Amino acid sequence: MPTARTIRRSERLERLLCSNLRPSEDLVAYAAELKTIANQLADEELIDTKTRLLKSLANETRLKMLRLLNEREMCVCELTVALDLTQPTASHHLNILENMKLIRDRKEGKWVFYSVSKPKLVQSLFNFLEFPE
Amino acid sequence: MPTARTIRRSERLERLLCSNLRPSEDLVAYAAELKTIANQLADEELIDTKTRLLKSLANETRLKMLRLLNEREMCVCELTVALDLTQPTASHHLNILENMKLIRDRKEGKWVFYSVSKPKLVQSLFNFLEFPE
DNA sequence: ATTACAAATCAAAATATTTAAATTTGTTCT
DNA sequence: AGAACAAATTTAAATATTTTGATTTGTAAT
Repeated sequence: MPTARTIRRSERLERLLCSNLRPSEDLVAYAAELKTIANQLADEELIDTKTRLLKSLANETRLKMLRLLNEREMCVCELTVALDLTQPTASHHLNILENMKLIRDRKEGKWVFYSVSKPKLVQSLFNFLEFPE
Repeated sequence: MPTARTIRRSERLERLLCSNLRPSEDLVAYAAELKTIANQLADEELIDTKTRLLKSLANETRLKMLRLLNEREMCVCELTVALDLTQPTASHHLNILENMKLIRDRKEGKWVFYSVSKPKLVQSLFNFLEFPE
């Protein structure tokens, strides 16, 4: 059963087809076509993976951490000093990056050293970010 | 005046230096060095720009919109049908992408058509996202 | 000028993310 | 075993983002 908003959307799409801005076509067929394009371009699981990757990167602290760890491995206490963070905040962000497999950790006594685990992926990110405006 | 947490961080860093995990060095000098590395790698303004770009991309709906608009221009009502969105939700996300200059709009009568405004940047994003695990 | 209508904007609620104090875990000393 | 301590985890508060109903804006047709 179509909801009120589905109906509203269909009406709008129909009026678009009635204008000559789109090669006019059957409403139902055109709506189906639009959904098909969307599905072909973006399989739900892949979009979810990519969005989670981008979310893990879309934070100032985590971007700075990645840049630092791309230079050399550092332990949590070094990162807190370099970036002016409390220890739990540093751990929280490191955990997010590690969950996305962007960094890995190496334990040495009481210290935990983090480093970039996918240098090529990280380089690819930095290339994208350096892209000229 | 150093805060309690700054003191706590320094103490931890000092104990790291006392272990032999880092070439031992003066505490104050090492703390300054860490901050310098951080600053060199990430000028605040640039990091802010890049983080805002990543934030604008780190959303399922906006990623799908970019993929669709990368295929061809579409008006708001087409996007609402393709992605199953209400009209204000679609407008909201389009506004975020447009603010980051990732898309542009073209008005045609009552309709507003959106398209990718930086195809090379968008291609660079998709290349990064396609990066093999 | 009035009506119709696509899209933008506003306002408020729902949801998610970030932060840090307090506590716990696990390791290294003595 | 017990003390010291780096880092992880828990919890709660603060902040930011997302969503949608209601309203407004701007264009086109009558």
